[in-house]
Amino acid sequence: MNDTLGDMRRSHHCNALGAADAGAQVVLMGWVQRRRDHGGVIFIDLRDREGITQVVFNPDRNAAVHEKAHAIRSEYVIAVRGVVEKRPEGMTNPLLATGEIEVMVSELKILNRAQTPPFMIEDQVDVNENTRLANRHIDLRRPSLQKNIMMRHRAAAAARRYLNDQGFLDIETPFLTRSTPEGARDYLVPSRLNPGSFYALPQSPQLFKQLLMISGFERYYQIVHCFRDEDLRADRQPEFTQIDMEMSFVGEEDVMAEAEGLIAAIFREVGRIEASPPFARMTYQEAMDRYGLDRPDTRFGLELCDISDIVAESGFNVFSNTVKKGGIVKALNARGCAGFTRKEIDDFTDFVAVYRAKGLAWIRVKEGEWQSPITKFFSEEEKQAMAARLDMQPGDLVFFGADQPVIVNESLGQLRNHLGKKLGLIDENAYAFVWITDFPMFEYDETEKRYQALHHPFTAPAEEDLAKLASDPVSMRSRAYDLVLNGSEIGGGSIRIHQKDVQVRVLEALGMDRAEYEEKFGFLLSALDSGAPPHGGIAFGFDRLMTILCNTSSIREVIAFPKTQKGACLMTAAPASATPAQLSELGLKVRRVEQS
RNA sequence: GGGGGCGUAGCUCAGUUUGGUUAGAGCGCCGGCCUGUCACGCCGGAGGUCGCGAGUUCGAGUCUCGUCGCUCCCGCCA
Repeated sequence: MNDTLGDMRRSHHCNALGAADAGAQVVLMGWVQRRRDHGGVIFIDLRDREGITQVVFNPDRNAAVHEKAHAIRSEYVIAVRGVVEKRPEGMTNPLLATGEIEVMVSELKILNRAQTPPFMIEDQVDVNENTRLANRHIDLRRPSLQKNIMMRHRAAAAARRYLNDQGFLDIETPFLTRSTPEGARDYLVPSRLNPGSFYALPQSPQLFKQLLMISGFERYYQIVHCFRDEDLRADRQPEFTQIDMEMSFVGEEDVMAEAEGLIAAIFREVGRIEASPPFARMTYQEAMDRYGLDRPDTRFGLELCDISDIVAESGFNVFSNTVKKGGIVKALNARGCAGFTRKEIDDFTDFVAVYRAKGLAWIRVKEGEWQSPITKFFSEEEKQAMAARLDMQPGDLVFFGADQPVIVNESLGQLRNHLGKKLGLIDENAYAFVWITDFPMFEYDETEKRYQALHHPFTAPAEEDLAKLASDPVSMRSRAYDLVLNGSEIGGGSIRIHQKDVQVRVLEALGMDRAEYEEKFGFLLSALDSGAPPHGGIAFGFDRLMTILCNTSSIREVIAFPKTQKGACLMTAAPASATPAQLSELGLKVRRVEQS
């Protein structure tokens, strides 16, 4: 039963044959998608990665082979030799690329049997993700996943081709490296040869690619795995892939131009849509002002509007007190939404509460009057100013957020995206790119009572802001840039610090003393002092980019073997406990093991 | 660390609100019949630790508590 290939070798894939091939002797190999046994003639839909071809076993044409075909079941792996025949009149299948023909089988080899699959190899059945991930090798046979994974390959190939042509060198960097402070939690790997010491898996090859610039390679790239031990999301995996690049003797414009060329090359390859650089630009400040988020979805309007100045002295204490305490009041005019029910508005209040907004004020604009619990608190003057600035027309529904800027911007920005979807304002076929520039260099961390780098500590400050390092770090801008596509951050980078003294001053601003930065970044500082060229780069989240290009909602649909939200691999049951012998070799002791 | 959703046949789900006979359906699977189907058709059949564990009760898929897993989100992710 378990035939070997013998002298059979595949002549065509299962989507290759058409009417023009009629009469040809062919050999096809693949998996049995479906068997239709009519008692006499047996039809089999044979599937390989390229498509499906119907093969036919006819007792009148070859009784022995027809007999053998009775044993075939779903997902058996078979090889067939036969003649391509045009299907009889009226028997063609227009839904199949190969629907004009079929292969009349003269020789059958059953290469392997298969258990009945736990779910059907079809796109339309939606299966529990548990079951899918536990049987990922079967899940991956489904056409949609095959398509995603193959598109991912083509995108990666296009990226490599483009970067190779632009003079970038593909250079590998280590996975077993050193834990760096700041940023995400590291995955640690114990060192057997140095008990008690640990490697860290890289969050990104950041410092290595800078060192490669200092070494004189001038242009580097790598499609590389990165690791971050943080909680997962629909768009976040513990290990993920970056298209990472770095260039010497460049400024922002040079990196952004190469990045645009790269993205355009990828889009051209996957044939999705033309991405035509140069992409739009927006400063961080403008993005926050107009959209509330540093990753604005610019496919639709519905922009936020600051009205703090109008309501600063108003009788509505929620607004005026917020402004007095340094907060802001922003509004969002949902055009024509006055018809929303009280229940719907309450749902929006719940929606923004998730982002720590304490409430959501609103005004329904009716002909000649405002319907709202807060209207009575405003003076005529204030109302007129609001109406003018927000262009309030009858039929509009205006939402207000009042709180500290981070909360107002985040909650109203998310509400804006939510409304954009709910109201159908988003053109699903549009690809809206925008560069976000002029990020702040630092932000103040209230819990840790110190400054933190918004991007990372190796990002160069804007040269004209360097003087503020000691006096007013929060007002400094950095030379960082993010590329945003349809409201999703797909890449980010910066011009790096290439002078030791500047790097030292930045590390000091982050609260490190000399002993600490020498211990943690001594190698970098020494390298910067050895003839470091001005350099900068960018990294793209390849999985996220593919999620958008494949038009799917989960990053797991573009990764062959993804992990669950708790970082488990349901196929291999990783992570798993280590044996006492392994632990002992590593000099480790597990403090407590629960469960059984 | 926190909040929401889900877990019943191989798969998708109904049944849970209001506890009560032997837990159902579709698909799939197995067997039989069938020579032109392509979601083939017809007939018959098998298949269940209702995620797991306690508790309440004469009686639990259904109520209570705990727990595990998957998922979405907040925090986190320079």
